Amino acid sequence: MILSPKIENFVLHCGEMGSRWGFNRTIGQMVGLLVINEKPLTANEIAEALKISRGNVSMGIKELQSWQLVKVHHIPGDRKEYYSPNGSIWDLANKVFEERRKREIDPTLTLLRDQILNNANSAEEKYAQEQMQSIHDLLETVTKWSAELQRLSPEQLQSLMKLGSSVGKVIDLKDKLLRK
Amino acid sequence: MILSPKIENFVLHCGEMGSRWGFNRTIGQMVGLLVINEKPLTANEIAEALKISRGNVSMGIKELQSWQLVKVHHIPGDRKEYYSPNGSIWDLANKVFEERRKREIDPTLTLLRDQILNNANSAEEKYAQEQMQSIHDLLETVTKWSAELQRLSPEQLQSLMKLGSSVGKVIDLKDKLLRK
DNA sequence: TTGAACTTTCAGTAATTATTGAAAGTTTAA
DNA sequence: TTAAACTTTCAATAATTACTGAAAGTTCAA
Repeated sequence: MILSPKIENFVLHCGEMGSRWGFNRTIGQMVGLLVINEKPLTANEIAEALKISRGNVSMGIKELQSWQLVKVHHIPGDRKEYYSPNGSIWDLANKVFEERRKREIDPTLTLLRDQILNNANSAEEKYAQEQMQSIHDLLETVTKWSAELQRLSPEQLQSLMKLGSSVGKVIDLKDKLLRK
Repeated sequence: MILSPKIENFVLHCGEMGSRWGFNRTIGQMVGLLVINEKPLTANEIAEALKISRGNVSMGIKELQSWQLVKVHHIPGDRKEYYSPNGSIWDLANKVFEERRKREIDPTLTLLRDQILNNANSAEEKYAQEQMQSIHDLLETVTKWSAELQRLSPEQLQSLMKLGSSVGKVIDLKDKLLRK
């Protein structure tokens, strides 16, 4: 499997971005490769295209499955596994977003809930407690909000995002209504 | 400078989360330490509290300044620099969010804009082109939306987030109004 | 059951990233 | 100016993370 320069360019870029998106270079490349190819690919094709070992592909696929980003196909009479992205670009982005929330926010929320239950026994600890409470409240708001967004249909979400600057007006309006 | 167990616990947790938030363990600890302490700290105090070298603190501070997360104070008659968080918890979260958007989305958006201008010269490339267009559109929507959110006051943002499940209704309402 | 065709695992190693600490740089008071 | 009190830099090294490839595991047709 050989990549056209244009496609290779994109795949390499995904590799460079990989670690920023939450995985590593190779896994970034794998996502790029799967997304850019219409046909599902075998592990050997991936290894060949990215010039990495077969074992590395296996580990990468495992990781991507833990993010729910790939799905496996089987072709009758063929023992190989064929991999493709698990859903549309939109779905993938959503899954990455959700998984990252779990990894980046949930553990801290858990810790803070525990810490806040303890009493402060010095002025220092009192301030610390307050700060932890603020962080807790922020993270909880974000978590709830993110759950709400997940519940919206892609169309509603697009619609909300495209509200653009008028979103401020909508909020002000809602506030005014509530205040009555 | 010695940390109480409760505070140490929090600081160590920040360290563990550091790399998930976009920096490394030490820098995560530094943020935790600065946030949890009411008084601004000197580089030496930070080094002592976290048991790391003075040079490492210097580099960490530099990195945190590039994220705009710390500010420097001076006390008359004292040559040392005192560091504290650059704003409220809310402000810090915002800055991290914004900086990550710059690092995680902007470079890809730039690449995709370029790639989309080229013509596809095979069926494969045509599909690739379409996928790149989808990713581009998604990232552009997210970028614009994030810019809108940045423009809101913290109060408005809180208000929007607390809209919760009713946000769906607001959107539907807005869609209906527009359709007329 | 065998063995061919595949996948996974994991110990060893390579590559990358973070840290130290000594030296160089900067600032200010005298 | 000097030197004390600080900060920054960076080469060497430590720590972490990723990758390879051989061996073990799995599945299935015959």
